[in-house]
Amino acid sequence: MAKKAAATPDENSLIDLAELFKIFGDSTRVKILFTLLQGERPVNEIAAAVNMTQSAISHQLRILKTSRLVKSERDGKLSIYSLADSHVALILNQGLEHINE
Amino acid sequence: MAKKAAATPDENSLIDLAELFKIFGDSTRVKILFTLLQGERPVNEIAAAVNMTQSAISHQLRILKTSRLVKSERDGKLSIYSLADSHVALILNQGLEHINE
DNA sequence: GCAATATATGAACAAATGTTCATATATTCA
DNA sequence: TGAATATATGAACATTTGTTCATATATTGC
Repeated sequence: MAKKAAATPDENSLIDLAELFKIFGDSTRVKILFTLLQGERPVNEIAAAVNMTQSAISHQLRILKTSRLVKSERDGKLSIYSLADSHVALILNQGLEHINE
Repeated sequence: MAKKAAATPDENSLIDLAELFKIFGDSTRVKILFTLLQGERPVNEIAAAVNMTQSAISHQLRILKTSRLVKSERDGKLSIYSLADSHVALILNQGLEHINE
């Protein structure tokens, strides 16, 4: 038996859950995530795609990385960022379905 | 053909999406939503379940209602709140799965 | 109408948040 | 080593956000 209907999670889980959604609750971060949904990218390309300064993007990438939604890898002068796992895409798409109803 | 892989949504959709997640990004609101997941409730019961003041809960319920995540119905002195649709539960559960990995 | 109960709302306040600007760090290549 | 490029980070600032407190509104039953 897997996939039981969720009982009410304990308080700490709910706080963690809110914390997770808070990360998705900023348009710059959402734009970054959708950019990475198309494949890994260095910081400067992400900044160009999102049309924001390198500094602003770096700050947000750090937040996304701390939350384990993205990961990064050095390649010479570049830091290549990518989505940490497939859950991220699922969450984004679930949200989109709600928007487009 | 349904369920195509998502192309990159336009900027406004991404802003709306972030706006949606922002609503989920507060532990009081998440607690309210999980309370309502168990069934409709009047404000005072929600406040008791979440252990916050009536005023704080009323304010948050207004935000949730404006975002169409909950709806309400008058029943005498009571305002009975309930989840607006099943998407809400899906989004919450998707988030929980990410937490519990 | 009046008291009692339930809910809604406005103003004020503290705390959290996101961007900017300046600058530090890292890496490559000549 | 020094210049050029890419990224990271700290401080400051304005804005947003969530709660509290006081009070307004709504509903019921006497």
